[in-house]
Amino acid sequence: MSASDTSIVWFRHDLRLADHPALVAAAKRGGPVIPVFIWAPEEEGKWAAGAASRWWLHRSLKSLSESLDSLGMRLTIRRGPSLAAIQAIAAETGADAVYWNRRYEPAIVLRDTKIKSTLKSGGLHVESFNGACLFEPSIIKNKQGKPFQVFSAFWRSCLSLPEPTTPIRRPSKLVAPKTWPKRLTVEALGLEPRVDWAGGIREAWKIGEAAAGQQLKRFVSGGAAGYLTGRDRPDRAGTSRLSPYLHFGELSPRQAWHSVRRRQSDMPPGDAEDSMACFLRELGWREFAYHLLVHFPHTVNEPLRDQFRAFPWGHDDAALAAWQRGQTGYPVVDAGMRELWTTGWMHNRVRMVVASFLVKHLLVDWRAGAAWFWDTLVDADLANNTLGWQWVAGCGADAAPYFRIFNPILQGRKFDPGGDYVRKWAPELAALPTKWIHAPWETPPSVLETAGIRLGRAYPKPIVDHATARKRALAALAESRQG
DNA sequence: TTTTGAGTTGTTCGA
DNA sequence: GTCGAACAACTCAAA
Repeated sequence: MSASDTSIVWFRHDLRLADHPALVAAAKRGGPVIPVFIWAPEEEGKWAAGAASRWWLHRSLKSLSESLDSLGMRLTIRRGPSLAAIQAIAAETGADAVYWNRRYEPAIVLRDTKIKSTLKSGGLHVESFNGACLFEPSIIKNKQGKPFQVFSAFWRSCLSLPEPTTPIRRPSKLVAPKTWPKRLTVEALGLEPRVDWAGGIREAWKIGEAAAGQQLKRFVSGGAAGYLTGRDRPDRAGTSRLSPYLHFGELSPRQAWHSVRRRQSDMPPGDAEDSMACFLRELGWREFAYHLLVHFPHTVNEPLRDQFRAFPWGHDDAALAAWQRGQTGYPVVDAGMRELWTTGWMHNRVRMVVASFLVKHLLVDWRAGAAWFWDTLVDADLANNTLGWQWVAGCGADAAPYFRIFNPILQGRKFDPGGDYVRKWAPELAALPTKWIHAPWETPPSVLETAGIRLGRAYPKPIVDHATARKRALAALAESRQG
């Protein structure tokens, strides 16, 4: 060990102090700790944080910074390139060790590998940790030693391993250096939009580690018991709403896992206990997404199934724009797209419906949808986004069979039976009786008149006919198989 | 190596 | 209105 024993902790997608292996490792050395964040979007390539993510990141950094301040510490914020920034901070502070928790996005893995070897050959001690997954993605293999491509088998294999370790507490003591290195303010990174479009997001979310913990607590003591069926209802608050916290690492999956497990063990067998298992399985899907991202990194841009490379995706810009703005004429689809635009989030059930509509009814390339989600979701996560879109499009791992095409009318009636979700996000339809709320174009003229709605004016007519679009999608698949 | 069973979230059609 | 089968064929995972 060198004379300095000062450590740099490089914060990335782990903007928390509890259950933070890298921070704990640095604290354990007993010497000064320099917490660092580096803004380097150019190193993320095409998948640099979108507008909604940057908005969230701004607040998350403020929150982390305040938490560190209250411990007598400082968050040292710099701009990239990351390697140069770390080298500079090490030189300024005399730090001899650098710790971080791993990320798994392909561009980041390449970058971090290079940074690690360069720092090591410069004489620094460098160590990385798993702070983002329940099971390290690279260790899960099938009996042939290959990565799984089917969820059930993957998850069975994970569950046969020792249970994820319990979360570690935040370090009780962190030592500050004698002098702090120069740093930028969060504001200087320019993450916030120049025009304030984020009012709806601001109202919908509280940001930071404390808020993440409160949301977890609220979910575990409340909605989790009804998760099995409640999670499918966009008109109710039945989902966990933990996704953005998990993405930015304000919450670790281990914290969520053990919090739910503790509650589950208190319960008699039955619906509530099944609901807990159902939620844990959803955490499993997140694990599967990271597993696929690590083993099939090309899938962020290309279909996993080769035969889909030839699929005749259309490039209908008008249709894409109508979808993005929530003007397709299908109420559930439009409600979802507007919820997304307003709050930076969309209910999971509705994500499937809108994605299926874009890819199958409109035949637009799934990558256009993935890009829109990437820019507008506060929980945009490369692993989850890639898996989700390829699943819907039918070109990914364990994908929905292509002939499985969501019917937006039936989905609406089934999962938003009272029409409350539609009325909330498409208020121009609010006066429609529930019977017609999911298919306004079928509404008798007299009913439309009473409700004061003129189709094609106040609310658009459907941009495609469901039955026609469905047949077209099936035909496109058949054709691409022959060709 | 070959075989066998299985595979998140649906829809439509005909009885 | 309800029910079961068909929808296509393929690939994965394990025996």
